[in-house]
Amino acid sequence: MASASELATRQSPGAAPPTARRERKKQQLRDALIEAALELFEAKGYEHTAIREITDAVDVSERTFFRYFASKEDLALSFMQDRISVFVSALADRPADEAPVAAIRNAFHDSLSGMAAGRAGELPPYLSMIRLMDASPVLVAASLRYLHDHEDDIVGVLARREGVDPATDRRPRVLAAVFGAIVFLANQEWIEQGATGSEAMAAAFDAYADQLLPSVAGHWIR
Amino acid sequence: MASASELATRQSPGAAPPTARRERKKQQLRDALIEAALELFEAKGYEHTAIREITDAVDVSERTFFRYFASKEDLALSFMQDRISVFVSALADRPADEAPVAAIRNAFHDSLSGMAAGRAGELPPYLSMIRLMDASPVLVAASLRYLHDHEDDIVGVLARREGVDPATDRRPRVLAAVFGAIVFLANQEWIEQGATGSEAMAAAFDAYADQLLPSVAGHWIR
DNA sequence: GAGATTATGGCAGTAAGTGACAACTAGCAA
DNA sequence: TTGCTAGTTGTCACTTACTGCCATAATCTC
Repeated sequence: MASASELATRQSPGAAPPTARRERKKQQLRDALIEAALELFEAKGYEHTAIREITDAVDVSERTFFRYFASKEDLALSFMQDRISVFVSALADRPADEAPVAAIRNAFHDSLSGMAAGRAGELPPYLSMIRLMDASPVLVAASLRYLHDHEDDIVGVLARREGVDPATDRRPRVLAAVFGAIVFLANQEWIEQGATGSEAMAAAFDAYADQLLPSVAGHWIR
Repeated sequence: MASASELATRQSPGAAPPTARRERKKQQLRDALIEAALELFEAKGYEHTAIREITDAVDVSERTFFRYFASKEDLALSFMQDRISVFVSALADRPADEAPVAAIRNAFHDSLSGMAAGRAGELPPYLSMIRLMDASPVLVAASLRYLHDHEDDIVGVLARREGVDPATDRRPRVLAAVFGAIVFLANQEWIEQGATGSEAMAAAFDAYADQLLPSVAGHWIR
């Protein structure tokens, strides 16, 4: 049950519109739900926002909400989903001669600036969501799991890039997991520093990624 | 709110009994709840076990359950809590001249065999719980968060061992996060391989830990 | 427009979790 | 023993997330 939010429409890139108006309406409703939810979350926090309030804002029944999202979490994590798939394709697009860690770092930057493109001073929704997680342990847990659920995608791309078999070679899996951990540390630091913008996020990520090798190599002093 | 399960008694080592019988009864009830829960979880799975069933087995009210555990999750994670604190003290006990990564690896082994000691063929409760998580995504998420919530303890010990300041030096934090990721990978592999025993867990952990440096260093081929 | 599909709403129900208050029980002192 | 105090438990009422079922209404196909 990797992705529970495929319940309703999800404009997957390259999917030709099968039946026009219906699909469009679903997409609109989905977007409206997300938008209303994000607004309410920002105003009163994730846990103190009832699904009822979200559906009231959009004027649909609560029951309908659950036809679009498997849970409240699922809605919140829809940003995460976009985020990860953007990252995965950015990783696949990095030049083949880059070493794994370098490719990951660059892909992270690529995907970040890709999401920030267009909006001048505004935070991309993904980053807004990260900020929300600060106050919601439930969301922290969910996002960790989400990251974890999609590690396989990253593993696949890494293995293909380097031409190794992920079934026998543990390195791609280790690197993907380590990457996830670093992203999480960066998120934390970014929040602590005021959740300013995607440049700050990139800087936090680099700061941790720089310490990766030094951390696992021998003693730290001397 | 790092640990929500301090709601009721928790035999913290070295705590002199303030009022004897009362404390004892609380501890007994707590243990009984955990035992009944674990049994039910094994039989019907975590999510298909209602709190009502647990409290019925022990013959207390549902309300009382929530005076001992903040949530169903909290009960399940009480094992995790023990696990982590055992590991943290094992880490603190490693000789000072061991390099950080070596100390972590050895401490993991120490803590594992410490928990397995006594029981011959039986799985220690901590490992039973890990096995349960396989079928319960909710528990996976919760345990990830739990691990994450207690990373600070590990960071503190690592920083003290090496004499660095965790507020400015990111290395202890990186290593703790990486360790968490490796533990998680090991858990997964251990489950996939049949969840046999603590030796198998130790082997899985080592297998991933061995790949740590190779994974983050340069290209993988040639 | 008829008829098959598909989306929505309403309703009833389960289960987790919380607050308030009353009833009980252990601890302790006179 | 008695009686007071403080801590523990049960009961009840309530909120919220989430699910199944069936009727209804909108959309698509022809």
